[in-house]
Amino acid sequence: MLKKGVERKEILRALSEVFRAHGYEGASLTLITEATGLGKGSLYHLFPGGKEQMASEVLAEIDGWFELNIYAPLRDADDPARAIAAMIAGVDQYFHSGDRICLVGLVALGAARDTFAASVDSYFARWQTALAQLLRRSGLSKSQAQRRAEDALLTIQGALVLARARNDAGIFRRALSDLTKRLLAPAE
Amino acid sequence: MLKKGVERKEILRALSEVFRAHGYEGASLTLITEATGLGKGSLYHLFPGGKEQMASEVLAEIDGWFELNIYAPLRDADDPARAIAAMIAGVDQYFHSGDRICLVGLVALGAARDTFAASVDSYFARWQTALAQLLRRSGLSKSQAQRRAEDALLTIQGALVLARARNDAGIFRRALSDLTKRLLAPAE
DNA sequence: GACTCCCTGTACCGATCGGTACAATCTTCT
DNA sequence: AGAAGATTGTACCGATCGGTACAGGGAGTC
Repeated sequence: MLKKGVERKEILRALSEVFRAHGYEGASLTLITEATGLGKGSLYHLFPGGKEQMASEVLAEIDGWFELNIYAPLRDADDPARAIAAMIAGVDQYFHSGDRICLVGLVALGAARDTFAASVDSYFARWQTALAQLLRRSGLSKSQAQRRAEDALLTIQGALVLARARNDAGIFRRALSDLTKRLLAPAE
Repeated sequence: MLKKGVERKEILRALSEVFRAHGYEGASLTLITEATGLGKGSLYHLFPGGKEQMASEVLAEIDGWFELNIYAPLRDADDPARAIAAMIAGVDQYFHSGDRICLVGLVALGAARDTFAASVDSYFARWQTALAQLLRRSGLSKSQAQRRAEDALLTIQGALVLARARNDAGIFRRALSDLTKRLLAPAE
């Protein structure tokens, strides 16, 4: 009861897995009650805004994780090579080496995209900016840094899609490995 | 009435747009009747297998398009540079320069993935094989060709996701342009 | 022990889900 | 014209959807 914050985090984690597995519209209240172990009463007490609030809080939670573990380190880094390696390691960990899907990408593809457009855009925009600024510090031009950061995000998303489609997590690991090299390559 | 084949193709095109816009589970029969202009009676007469048959025929239709316009030209090509340019042009056209989503990728991410796993896997597998064999003929080693083809598919998927997420079709065009260069680059 | 107040399980809501049944209609062929 | 078959709209099915109402349980406080 005192551990309210903790509990809510755990609930959000369960919610994120349901949304990941079934998408926003596919995650029915039944599935949600099963995954969280909470009845409808509790669910709507905790999230008066219903499914939409649940999803939006899950997205915020994800955003927070990336802010803390990916974007901020990227911004504060001195050594580009180390920072990039750390980012890749973080990404690999978060996505369970390709076994886990990107919920933000999934939402972006679905019909619920418009509802969460702002969160989705901000997630990628801040990532790209943080990475581009790091690359710029490593000697790339502004446009090259932008472009290369864009390439990094898109590679990660594509690798997740393809790994899932072909049921081969190796695709994700290879893509991350290649991406590391590409990000560290000297300016063209 | 004689134009049965044609009509069915038009219906499948309408169906594909609904599935693209709402995903497999999100495409309700109501949406489908609206998009196709067909009542339930006609729909279930044409597709006794229901939604699953509709989706599976749509996937087959997509597969057929790629087989004809992408895979086969790739297999038959003599000039790798021209073949790759043609593939990129075909992809750009098919995805409306990033405004259209890849239904196969969308299905792969959703809960319906398992139902259509074979179609999804075959779509990507045959594409990768056709492209890798072309790259091999252009002088790359077997593993390099495989890897580069994988990179191409994943780049296209990632570009579609990111373009949609950020509502910026430019991402897709830039990715295709970069990809062309990367595919044509000499062996590393 | 009584009083709060937060929390939760359950019953229920109207709407919609995918799918079926079937009579009416429309073509086609003779 | 009339029989036969293909095609269609409509009413309907049980199940499930997201969401609400609310009575009762549980933990603190006095």
